[in-house]
Amino acid sequence: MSAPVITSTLHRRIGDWFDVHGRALPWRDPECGPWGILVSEVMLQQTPVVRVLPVWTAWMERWPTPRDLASESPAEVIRAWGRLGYPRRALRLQAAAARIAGAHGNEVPDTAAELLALPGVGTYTAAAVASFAFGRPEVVVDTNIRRAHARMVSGRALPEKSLTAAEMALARDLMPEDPLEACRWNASVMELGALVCTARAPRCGQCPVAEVCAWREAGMPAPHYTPTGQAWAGTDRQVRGAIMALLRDSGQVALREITERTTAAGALGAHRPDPAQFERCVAGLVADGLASRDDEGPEPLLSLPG
DNA sequence: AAGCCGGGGAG
DNA sequence: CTCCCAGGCTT
Repeated sequence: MSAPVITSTLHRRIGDWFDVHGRALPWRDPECGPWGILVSEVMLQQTPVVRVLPVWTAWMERWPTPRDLASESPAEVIRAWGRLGYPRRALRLQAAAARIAGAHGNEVPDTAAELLALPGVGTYTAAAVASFAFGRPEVVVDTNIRRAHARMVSGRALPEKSLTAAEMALARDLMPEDPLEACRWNASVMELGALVCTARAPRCGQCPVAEVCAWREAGMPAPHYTPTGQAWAGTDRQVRGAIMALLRDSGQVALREITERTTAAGALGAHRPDPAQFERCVAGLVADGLASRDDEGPEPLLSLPG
């Protein structure tokens, strides 16, 4: 599958490009420890770099070690997560911090297998932290790398809809043998996908491997399928997000006022959820630990947990 | 394998 | 307006 001559060319060209054009992100700073890298990877799950940057900086200043985060109240953690989205990630990160503080002596574990056992850490994040924080030659495959591989090697516009065993095998074949080079390769291809080999309008004029790109060689054929985007307007995700925005802002709201206040805030656009949807979303948020319901007082209240 | 889970900026 | 972003978890 992999021709050694070709892969070494890719390694050299993309690696050299990265040394010049790679962004100086704070979690790439040599002084950023494993904890900062883990925090960044969780925040970056489905969230663009530019939005993570300010939240990560404040987060690390406030909770410089796992134990610091573990001892914080969930309400503060959720507030600090802000508008990054998927706030369950914040709770999982805190749960991971608690396990690190308790079972790992407050030190982020240095193997992919141990990392994978942490809440909120899947295949990608475990490999990324092991590689970027500890120099382990794990096969890192994210959406950027998948797209870059699909184009420059497989000659397709997009990777498969979901990560396949063939993609993982290809990624493994493309890895440099030297561990240090393998880690640099992981970061380089990811950055290439983020800055040059982008989903929408790839900047092939700036690409260090445009001359050997299989996709360009094939005439840049269109995707072999049409991506189906996730619905948003009117979904539970939108309603849940509107309720969480309300809780972050006010800390506590009367259940009776949620409909009016989310609507008034304009968070739902033209959507007018029925009472059943609000009830379902509130119950879901409580079940997820993102909100707590108090039925003790004169009227039911919803608040941030703990 | 498929569905669920936020939010916002770019095109 | 649609699309996409350093995915993970549940069923």
